[in-house]
Amino acid sequence: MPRPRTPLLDRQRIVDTALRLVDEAGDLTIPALAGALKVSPSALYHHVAGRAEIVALMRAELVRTIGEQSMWDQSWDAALCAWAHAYRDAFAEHPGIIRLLATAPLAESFMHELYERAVATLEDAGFAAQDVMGLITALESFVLGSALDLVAPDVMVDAVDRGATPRLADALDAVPAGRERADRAFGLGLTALIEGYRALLG
Amino acid sequence: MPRPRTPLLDRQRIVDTALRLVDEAGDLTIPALAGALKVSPSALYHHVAGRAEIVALMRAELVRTIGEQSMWDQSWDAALCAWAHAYRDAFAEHPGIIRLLATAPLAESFMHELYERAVATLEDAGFAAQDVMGLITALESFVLGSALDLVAPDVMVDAVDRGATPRLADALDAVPAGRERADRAFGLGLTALIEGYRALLG
DNA sequence: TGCCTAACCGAATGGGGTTCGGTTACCGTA
DNA sequence: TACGGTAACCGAACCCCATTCGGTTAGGCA
Repeated sequence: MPRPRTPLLDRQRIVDTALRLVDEAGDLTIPALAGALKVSPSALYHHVAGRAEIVALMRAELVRTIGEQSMWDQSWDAALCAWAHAYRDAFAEHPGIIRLLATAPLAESFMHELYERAVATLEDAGFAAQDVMGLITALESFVLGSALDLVAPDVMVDAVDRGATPRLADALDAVPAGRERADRAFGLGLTALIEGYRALLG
Repeated sequence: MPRPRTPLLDRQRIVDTALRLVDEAGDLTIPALAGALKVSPSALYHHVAGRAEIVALMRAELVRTIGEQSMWDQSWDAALCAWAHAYRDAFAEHPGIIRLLATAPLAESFMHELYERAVATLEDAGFAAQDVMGLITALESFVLGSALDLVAPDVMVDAVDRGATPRLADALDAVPAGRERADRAFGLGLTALIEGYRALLG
């Protein structure tokens, strides 16, 4: 096969298709991606360095969607809350991607601008300078952990031994199923975390 | 080769070697595991169903080490703090395993006893029944996210553009390197989270 | 004694990521 | 206009991994 008259691939099309594929199939393989693009697997290597770079591009694409600058134009606690929600919502829209990104570092150059905003907001709010990065990291850890929780299968209520662990069984009865369960836990933890941050100020 | 006079393998030896291998090599492959056990890869399948079961056994082994019951014989906040630390310490001792376990569910039958204790402790402390599982889940999410942060590479201070993001650069100057950085962020977040839980009581 | 099962090996299968050589189209330059 | 270099594709090949299967022998039980 010759070189096509008009290129079949470009980085953007690769990333878009990869995201769609992960959403549908739950994972990312080069043969499947090439198939979805109607292209031979080896053709991809003319546009990206390898699978790892595709994943990196997907992360960049995801981060780009939460780069709303205006969210920092409010009180520090509202800003942090909005950031965390936007962060996790981006994951929630592409559940399959979480496991791909969890094992790779999140901190990359396109995050720096975001961090700059966060650092400024927290320092201006009066947090100790040596704590600020820690506060941001802790919040990110919570968000990432919550994203993983989002794709974790529910604890089956009927899988617990009601005789051996009665209080757990009762507690699980009060828990909604699916997405609602994870959302509630996330909201609860985020509220608590920010409340705890607030206590550090005074 | 015939059947050996004394068996070369058993599940415990497989798990122990797998843990050691992950600590050393950072990942787990069947050929490497078989090699470390001086055995053919196919021999493993007489003792475990496959790679997934080996990972599950590793998780069980890890959880077994944090099953200290006595930690719940104290105030709810001290208990939660001790649990979170024990949980994360277990990961910290085997950093390579985190990415293996992050993508698989943590909630399994051997966790039920632990959850029972946690539920009872929080309910007895006065937390609303419908919140208790959410509080536990949020704490677990934070711990898992912090464990992932533990193996994430440091943000390189010299990788940030001091002109474009000056406050981020300054903030990073105040951050220690390596394990100390992750420990500080974890401690900060855990303290804040529990402080936030405390606020829910009153 | 005889047989079934257990525990190993070696070879083979299938799939995934990646590389390489070959083919043809585009493009800049003489 | 002619030509050479580069770009974009394909197909085949390679290596690694997880898993399966048939073969070989030792242990244990009737």
